[in-house]
Amino acid sequence: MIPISKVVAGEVPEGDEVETRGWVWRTRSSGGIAFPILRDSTGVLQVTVKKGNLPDAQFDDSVKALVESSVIVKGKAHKDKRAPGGWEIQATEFKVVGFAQPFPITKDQSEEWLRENRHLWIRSRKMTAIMKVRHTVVGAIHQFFRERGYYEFDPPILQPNQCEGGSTLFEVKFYDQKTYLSQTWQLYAEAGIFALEKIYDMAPTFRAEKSKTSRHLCEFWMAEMEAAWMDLHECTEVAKEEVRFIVQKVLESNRPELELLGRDVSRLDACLKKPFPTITYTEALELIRKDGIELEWGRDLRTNEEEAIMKHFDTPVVVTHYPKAIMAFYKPVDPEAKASGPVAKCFDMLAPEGGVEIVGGSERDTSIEALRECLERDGENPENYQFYIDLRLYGSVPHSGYGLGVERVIGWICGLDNIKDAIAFPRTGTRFTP
RNA sequence: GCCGUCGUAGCUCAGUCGGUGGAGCGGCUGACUGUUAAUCAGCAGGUCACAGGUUCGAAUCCUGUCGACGGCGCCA
Repeated sequence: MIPISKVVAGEVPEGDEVETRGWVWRTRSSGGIAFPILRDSTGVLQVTVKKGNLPDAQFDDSVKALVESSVIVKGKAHKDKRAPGGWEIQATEFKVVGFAQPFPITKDQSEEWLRENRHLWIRSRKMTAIMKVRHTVVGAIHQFFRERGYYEFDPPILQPNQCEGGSTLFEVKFYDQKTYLSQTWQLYAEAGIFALEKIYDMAPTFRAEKSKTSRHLCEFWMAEMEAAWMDLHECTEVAKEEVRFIVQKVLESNRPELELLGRDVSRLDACLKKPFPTITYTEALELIRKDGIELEWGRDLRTNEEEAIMKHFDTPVVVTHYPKAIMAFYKPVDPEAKASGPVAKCFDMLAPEGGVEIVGGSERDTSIEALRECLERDGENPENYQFYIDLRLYGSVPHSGYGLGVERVIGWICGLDNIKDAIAFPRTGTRFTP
């Protein structure tokens, strides 16, 4: 049994007998000859079935087998210009393992219908290619951190508190109490660094945002890191290095997939050749002011501004020092920064070609006073964060961390117009099926 | 939460001024021994999202409801 890609790549000598298996991808027939094209996880290959070369019943089956029927084929590998891909198998045996019902996905497909039939649509060449890239991205993230001495540290998924703002929690019954699905591992990571110092993880993250955009999921995978003794600058450099590493691994492993997806690979190649710049929030505002986009100092960058910023760059860019007032409670003020108001030791990384936020991180505040004050500002009861505050009482150290949106990175690398295609079964504000 | 678009055959859509619901694809039957989304002939397939209203008559006009999709806000 050999994979289809080997035949298509010409690795099987002309005329050799091969056996392969897969699913019918396209099918045509003309009297005594049929051309089912088979698909497996490695590629697609035309099978030529001629009446007379095999039992009549098998020939009839090859004509009748609808798209997605599963089959096992024996025959000779043959180089032929008329075959899509240049190679085909001339069948001497054609066994249908499972006849398919008419496949619901035909040539006219709406986005909605494909999502409704996601369990079938993931068989498509497009989705298969994306899932292969995803495999590389996830593997690269593990490799990156492990090679640099980080320990994998897994947080609980059921968590009692919020971290990123109140209204976006998924509530879960916990026997006769309430708990919530994780929005971030961060509070637990900050506990973990006192044991392991440098840690990372990749875990599902849940945000009950009613977002209907091309870059939001309510269940997504976040790859996070946290390190003791690390300041903001070091942290941004790790993030840049990580993103660079991921892109490099994908370019090493997945060029055929990127081409199938129609991705302009040269743009990814290009961004590896330069350093990723770091600018401040204040500098970013000045940059886009020249383009005629005014944003009052103190307001958060929105989609519009982020797109405008990224028109100036062809690599990912780190933006640091956002106004403290609009940042989460754990991001500390930078007393040395020069800006129109207090700014935090925090950063986002924006991806080129659209300006999607792919990374967000910061130094973490070690001042109990400041934490209490900000929690109260956000309408939170500091009593609920006692364990987090405890961490500042027993040998506190400066530390930093960030989270990387796995699907957003995949979306950027693959050039997807919607993040929902970066995950096999997307969950959004309106969909949790199939 | 706000704004917008759309619900007609299994899928993608057309349906004029309110007058007996159409096409392409897919499926089925048949023809065809080199097709490239094959081609050709025929057949089947409908609660026009739902509820109410106007009218002799509603897919079409009005009101409401539901659903989907997209954009914004928020974020990774």
